[in-house]
Amino acid sequence: MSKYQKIYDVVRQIPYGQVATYGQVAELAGLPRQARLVGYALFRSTDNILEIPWHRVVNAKGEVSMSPVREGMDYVQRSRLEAEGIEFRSDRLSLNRHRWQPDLTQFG
DNA sequence: AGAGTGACATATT
DNA sequence: CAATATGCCACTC
Repeated sequence: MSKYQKIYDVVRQIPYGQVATYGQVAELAGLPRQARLVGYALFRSTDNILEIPWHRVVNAKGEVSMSPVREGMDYVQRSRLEAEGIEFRSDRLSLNRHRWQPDLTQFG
């Protein structure tokens, strides 16, 4: 049982072609205002990483968060999103069109 | 133990 | 719109 299981559980539910923000995931995981923790959890994720659609998590501006520590995974993330039919315009996607609207009854 | 850091968010200027 | 400030908290020296 990983410490960040709740975060992974939320990310796992983001549907194909849709995205969630770090803050949104934190909120749904019961960790309000801890967006940074979500980024850290995905960065540190280990075995289950293959089952987790980590590429569907973007920042509040609708951008892929770039960082050298990702060792190119940020570019992979953008490719994966484009492969799901999401268009980027000046390094940004439309949250209005693609943001995941979860069924809140299954959360808190 | 305490300072620095980071796949972030929000408010302010 | 961009830059800055502040809040946040696990983790690493």
